[in-house]
Amino acid sequence: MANRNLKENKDTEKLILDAAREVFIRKGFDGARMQEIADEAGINKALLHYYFRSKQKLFDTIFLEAFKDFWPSIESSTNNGKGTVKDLIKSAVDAYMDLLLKMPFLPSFVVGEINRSPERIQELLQASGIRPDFVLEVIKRGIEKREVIAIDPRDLIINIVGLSLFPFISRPVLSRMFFASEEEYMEFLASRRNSVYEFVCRSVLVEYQS
Amino acid sequence: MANRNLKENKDTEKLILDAAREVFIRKGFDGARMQEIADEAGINKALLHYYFRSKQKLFDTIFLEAFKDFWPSIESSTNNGKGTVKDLIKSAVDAYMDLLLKMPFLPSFVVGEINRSPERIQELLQASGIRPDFVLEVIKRGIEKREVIAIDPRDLIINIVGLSLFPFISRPVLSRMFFASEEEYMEFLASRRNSVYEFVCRSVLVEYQS
DNA sequence: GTCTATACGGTGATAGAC
DNA sequence: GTCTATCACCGTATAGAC
Repeated sequence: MANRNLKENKDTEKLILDAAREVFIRKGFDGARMQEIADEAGINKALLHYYFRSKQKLFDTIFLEAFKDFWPSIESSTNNGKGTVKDLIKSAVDAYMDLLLKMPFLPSFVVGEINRSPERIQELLQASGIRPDFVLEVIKRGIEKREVIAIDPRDLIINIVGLSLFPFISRPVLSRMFFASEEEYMEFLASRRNSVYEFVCRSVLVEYQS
Repeated sequence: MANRNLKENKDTEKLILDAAREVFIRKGFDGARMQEIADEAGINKALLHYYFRSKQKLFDTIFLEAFKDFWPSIESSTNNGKGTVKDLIKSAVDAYMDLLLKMPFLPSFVVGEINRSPERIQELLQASGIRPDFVLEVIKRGIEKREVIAIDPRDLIINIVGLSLFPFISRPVLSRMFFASEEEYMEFLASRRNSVYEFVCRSVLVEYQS
């Protein structure tokens, strides 16, 4: 029956994508094995090639999806450019924390693969539809309104993102260096939702009282 | 002649290590090919296995060396625990900038490989002899002396390191997103030697005038 | 120490039955 | 759509001559 085939079709495709995401994110493109993805999905290698022509195509699908997640919906919180920078900082840090506490390995994956083939960035940025202009605009206005000190808006954005992502990217090292257990480190990461926010506000907001 | 053999020996080993460093850092363990390392060194594959038993052993040598670089000699600048936190911030940022402007791909390499085999962190930290205690101590004293606001010393360290490393780790993306050319981005990176320093000082030093 | 030649296992991809 | 069987290739590692 056509209906059943369609349903099976979608189920299998989702099975494959879930498995591929898991394996690619953990091992990277070079380290991932089609066999392992097939096992994880509970099917066989041949079927992978039936749905996606090659390892590369399958990987591209996963990677674009992961890349899009990387610029969380901060824009919406900018209130069409009318919001304050203080709000922007809060919602950016929150957005990253929400994302990363759920998918802690996402940043190392994206960063690692991008460094292995930087040529593709151009098309990736285009395909992902990421546009930093809104955020830059909000910051510029904040500076004009004397809400924020004079600072290169790009510095501010990069600092916010960096402070949010870095502890996840370097998790294995930092965890071992400064903490007794993984659980303790997870608590620490969660606490940074506030501490990063305050750290940035103290540095760039003209008037800020914690 | 024994002397000549010895000399050749050291030269070849260095040739191999230089080539391996180059290839491993760019491609990672999984992406690197022994053939490519041999070509880069101007020798053949068999000789690689003669000097280092396996790809893994060769990699381990390179990786430990890279890992050690990751905790630059900040300790020395702490003046045996008598220096100020302000000085600590400055020398930490400077140390990372000096290192990274010379070896921009080091952080992505270390971070990527660590995430692929986190089990080895323990021995790596031990073998590298990295000890964050000194730095933590300096910060604690800074807080007691009211030079620094009340802050988790681990947060402060991680923030300093993160702000220094992140723009290098995410270089391909950030470069494309915010800058017109690689050269422009390099200038931006260099300028962060000051802007990161000031960003941190404004946030955590009790009295700070730029 | 350095080379050429080769063994050996694994990996992406396809053919073809059901 | 899904499977089994198989191919063609590549990459690490070793053997053995010089």
